[in-house]
This record gives sequence, structure tokens and C-alpha cells, in this order.
Amino acid sequence: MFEDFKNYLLDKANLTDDELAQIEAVSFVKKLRKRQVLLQEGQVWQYNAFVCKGLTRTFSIDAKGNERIVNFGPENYWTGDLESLMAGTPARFNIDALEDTLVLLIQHEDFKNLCNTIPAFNNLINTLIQSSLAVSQKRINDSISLSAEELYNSFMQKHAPVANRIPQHMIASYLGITPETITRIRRNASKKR
Amino acid sequence: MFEDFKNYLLDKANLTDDELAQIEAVSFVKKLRKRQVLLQEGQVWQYNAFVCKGLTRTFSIDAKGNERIVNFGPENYWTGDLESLMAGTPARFNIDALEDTLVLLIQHEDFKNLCNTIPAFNNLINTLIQSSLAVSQKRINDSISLSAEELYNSFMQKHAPVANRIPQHMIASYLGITPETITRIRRNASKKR
DNA sequence: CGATTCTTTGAAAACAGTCAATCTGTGTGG
DNA sequence: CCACACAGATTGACTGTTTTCAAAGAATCG
Repeated sequence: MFEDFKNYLLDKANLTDDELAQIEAVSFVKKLRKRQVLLQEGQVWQYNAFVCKGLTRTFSIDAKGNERIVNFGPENYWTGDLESLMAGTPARFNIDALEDTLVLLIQHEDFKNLCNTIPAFNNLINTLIQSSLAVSQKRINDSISLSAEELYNSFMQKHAPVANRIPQHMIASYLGITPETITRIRRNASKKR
Repeated sequence: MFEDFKNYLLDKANLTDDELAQIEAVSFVKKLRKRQVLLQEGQVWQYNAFVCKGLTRTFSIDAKGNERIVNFGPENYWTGDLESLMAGTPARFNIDALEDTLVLLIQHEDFKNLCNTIPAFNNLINTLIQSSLAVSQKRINDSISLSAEELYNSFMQKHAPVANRIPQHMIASYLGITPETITRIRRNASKKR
């Protein structure tokens, strides 16, 4: 369980055995069955969560009841509702599991302590958040620049390995288009071949 | 010049006079005339930039030559190309000024030193980046959920004061819609009244 | 002013969404 | 192990929103 996280940490930062032990001491694992909910809209999210195994999705539900997927969380990705975590406000997102999933959780208070006492950990996290922000901005740029077809193709290219584990209609939801549109894009693509 | 930045810093964090002096020592100001370019696509972006006065925009240019605005930078906002800064790669974004603008720049190396030596500054920056990420995710959520009209209304509501300083066609570019569509949204809105 | 930039208009076309029906595959309970 | 139910994918016809293009009208700046 902790092994996966440990490998991730060692890959990204130089941490001593003692520091790893400190991190392990405040980590705990949660098993999620497929479709099980990790965070429900309206709750306050209190953790930093690392996906060791499986796949999660973060989504909101709009006025008409449509699910909109904001993010997928495959192995070695972090998940959560940052706004709720930081401000202590009710989450506007839901998180659930698309597969049987193992999530490693650290209470926010413990997490902050780790950041304050382990500089290498702090740097790792900050670098991570910065690059998440950069990725996020690229995604915004795509979503305002590209057509449905370009969005889909670019997604499939960038996320090929994970994409195969995600049902089509959820990819549609992530891209802000309809499942039917994806079907048509695929049909056109196979015609061209 | 530095006054604006100092006020911002003191508003967000408890910094001693000595710490402020350290920050000031590595800060320098750049004046931008309206339309002047701060960063050109392809250059490597090496600064952290704080807008003291005026208004900047960050945009990309797509294959067809269309400008897509990723962000506006009014007073008290940070700007730059995070990916280029972090990875040292050529910037994919351009930044220029929509008004005569004063930008305060800190070299990335100096900036990192400040983060390492002044914990309060480090926290401020990290909190800032985290909330930027949260904002960014909300924007993604909007862009995949909302119609052109909803996007526009929500933008005007959230950014009323700044919006009045931005030409319509740039708001369109920011939202990923055409200027004509905004005109029509406005026409319909005034009919309804 | 004169020139440029910005906004508005209208008509036509493209794009993507909606709805309803059918097809497919998968998993579960009997 | 089969049958059935269910979720997911595909289709086609239709609708509606948004884009595109071209032109004219405002507004702004030097």
C-alpha cells in the first residue's frame, strides 16, 4: 500500500528513511469499490489524497442534473477538492471510483506539518501544484481554442493509456461534448482511413 | 512603485521590515506602454511578475492565427508563463499590455531564494498558487458546462470592474466565443428588459 | 479631422446538441 | 450456465446555437 506512495516520493524527491517514516505515520489507506463515493458535494474535504491503484473521477452536477467531469485520477495522481480543503467550505465537486481503487489519505493538518518540517516534501508539493496549474492553463487554452474533434483527438493522444479505461460518455463529459458527437468523430475518422 | 507591491504583501502576510527590504532589493520595475510586449512566444520566461498598475493579457496564437486569451492581469495579479519558467522551455504564451502598465519583476533565482529564506513569503506564494489552481478548475468546469450566454454573463458578473476596461472582442477571445456572439447576447438581453 | 480599431448587422452555413430507437456487450441472479 | 437486465454505444432525423463572412456603423486615438 504505502509502497506505491513511497516509490512515487523517492522518484520525485530525496527523502531520508526517517522522513519517509514520518510521512507513513500520518498516512492511511482507503479502499474504494467501483462506483464508491469518496467525496460528496456539500461535504468539507479534509485530506490530501494520492491514488495508489485504480482510477477516480472528480465531477460536478449542474442545474440540469448533468455530470461534468473536471478531472480523472489514475495511479500516481493526487485528487481532492482544493477549494474546499483550503477554505473549509462545502465541496462543489464529487469524487468517486471508476474502478476498484486504493487511495492514500493524509489529514490536512498532518499534511501541513509535513510540509513545514520536511523541506524536500514541501518543495515536491509546491512543484507539483505549480505544474498542475500550468497543465490546467493549457487545458483552458485548448478548451477555448479547439473544436470537438480536435479536443477529442488531443485527449486520446495525450492520455492514451488511461483513456482506454474510461467509458466514452465520461470522456465526453470531461471534454464538454456529447457521447453522440464522439461516436460521429470516430465514425468519420474510420471513413477517412 | 514598490509601494503597491509592499501593500499587497503586508495585506497577505506578516513580513518584517528587514524581509521587505530583502524583497525590494531584488525587485525591479518595468514600464509597459499600451500594446507593448512583455513576453513573446518562443522566448524563455525568467521572472515572477506582479502587476502594480495597468492591465496585461496572456494569450496564445493558434494555427489559424487566432489569438486566444488565457488570462488577464489587472493590478495586484501575478502574470507570466509558469511552464516556461519552471521547465526553462520556450514560452507558448505571449504577454502584452492593454493599458500603460507597471510591472514588478523578480528574477526566478532571486525569487526562489526569497521563498527559501522567508517562510512567510513562501507560504503566501504557495497559498496563492493553490488558489489559482482552484480558480482554474472552476473555470474549466464552467467552460465545459455553460453555453456562450452563460459564460458571458458569469464573466461579467464575476469581473465587472475589470471587464469594463477590456474590449469586447478580447472578452470573446477569453471565453472562446466570437465577438458577434457577444453582440447578440447583449442585444437579446436588452430586448428582454 | 483622418485613420484605425472596435462593434454591430444580416444572411448563410457549419457544428454540435437533443431525442428516441436500436444495437452491443457485460455482469448478475436464478 | 443461461437468461435477463442494464449500462454503454451507435444511428438517424431534427433542432438550435454559434460561427463565418462581408459590410456598414460607432468610437477612439493620434
